[in-house]
Amino acid sequence: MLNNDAGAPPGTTFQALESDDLVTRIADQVVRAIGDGRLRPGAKVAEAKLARELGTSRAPAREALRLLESQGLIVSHPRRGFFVHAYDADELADIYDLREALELHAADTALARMTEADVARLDAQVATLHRLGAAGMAQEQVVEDYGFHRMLCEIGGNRRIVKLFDHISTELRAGIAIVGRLYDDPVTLAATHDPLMAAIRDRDAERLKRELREHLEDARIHVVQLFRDAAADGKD
Amino acid sequence: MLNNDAGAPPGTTFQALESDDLVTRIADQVVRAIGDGRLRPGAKVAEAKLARELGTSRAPAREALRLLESQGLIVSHPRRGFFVHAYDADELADIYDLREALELHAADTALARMTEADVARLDAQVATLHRLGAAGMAQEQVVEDYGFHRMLCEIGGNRRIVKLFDHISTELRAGIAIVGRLYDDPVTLAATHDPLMAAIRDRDAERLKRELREHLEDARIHVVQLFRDAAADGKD
DNA sequence: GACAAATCAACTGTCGACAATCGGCTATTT
DNA sequence: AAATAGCCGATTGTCGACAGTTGATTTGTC
Repeated sequence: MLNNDAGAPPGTTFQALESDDLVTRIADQVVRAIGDGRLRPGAKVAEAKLARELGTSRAPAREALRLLESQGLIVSHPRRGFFVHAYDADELADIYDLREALELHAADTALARMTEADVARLDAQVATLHRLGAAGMAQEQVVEDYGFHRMLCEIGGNRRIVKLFDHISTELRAGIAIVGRLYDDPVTLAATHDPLMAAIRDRDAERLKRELREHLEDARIHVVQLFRDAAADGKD
Repeated sequence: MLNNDAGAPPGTTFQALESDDLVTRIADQVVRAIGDGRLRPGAKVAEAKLARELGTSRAPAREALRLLESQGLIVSHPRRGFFVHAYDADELADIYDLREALELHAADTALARMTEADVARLDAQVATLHRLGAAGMAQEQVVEDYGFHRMLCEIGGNRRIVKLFDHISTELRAGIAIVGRLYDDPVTLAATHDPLMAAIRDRDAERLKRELREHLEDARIHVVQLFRDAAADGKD
């Protein structure tokens, strides 16, 4: 999940199997703890304690926290320590807004570069969404949902945008993990991708951008609303 | 230059003057060394050596390098060490493409939210560009050029985008520092901002976006070309 | 009983040390 | 002479330790 820079580099057959790295493993532990709620937003994550519990020294623990800080999941106050980033609704809205800018741009470029094979891949991915939706596998569907949007960015061909998309989706997933389930109805979620595919098949850039904007705007409003509700609940 | 998260927090008058932090100071040193060419792209930056030269221990040196890695200026190969990121032309093109997506989106939002005071600030900034251009102060002009574009992002109101813009401009400045001066003629550079201001004053979003796209596209082509030339020179 | 000062445990920032690993050099082999 | 194998210095990853802070608790005062 971390540092998934790219697939196999072009021209090579194998991908280097990197990092049984302590830092990465510690970071993953923390990410998991945040994801499943053991670490609540705003909670302090003391490097000494973390290192003690994991049986390592403080150096790699500290580095792992710094890594997560650079990914936005952790914030640090100098001489105070590290804390789980407590996203607020405004911030999530900002991130969605950013994502919209990215993805609309990527989609625009993508449509011009898209091969039939790409269309088929996207089609298959949407089919997967429907299948998971029908099976009620909401968790898995969320992953594949991001997969679809990531594909769009990939086809756009700008690696920096893909990297940023990965960054953002990590944050969004973390933010969403806090409020719990995203959509009540996975079948509906799957269906929202159909108009996108239609526009792609017709190679209609304007329509794709319009649909995509709507698609993301809905998601944004939905998440922000859920988040405000959750905040209101928590406040009492 | 590093970690300039935001201006003064809302509701406060002063901004905490943070971090006589060792890590930050080391990072700044490295940034400067990269900026003025003492550290060439691809050069190895050994943490032990860095620490020795700066008279600190390895821990903060290592953290500083990790920080710069998260900002893209440094890349690390596990068990191999840290190296100055050697940008290639494609990568710079990708970054410019990303910047275009960001800035067009921010500008669009900005125009809707813009007050007269904002317009005046932007106007003043362009005037500064002209002044510096006329004085032939190219270095300072580049800084203020980024300042203008940052203002646009700020007015757009999405903090995440501003943060990302800062991130990107750090990288671009580093990339550009490698090829040397960006524009031969600072007067011309200043002038390229006039059509943007005209569109802003007329509150014409479509025109602003069109002009801005052209403005950035020119810069992108210019930089990428310069960069390819520099690479061709260096290769012999 | 409430507020302010002193105390204290825990934590962070920084340091030097040690073992494992890497890249380059030398010696050996064909 | 070219290529390979083994060795060596240098560097990284990790560790435990120490001093200075921080926030919380306790103590003392009005």
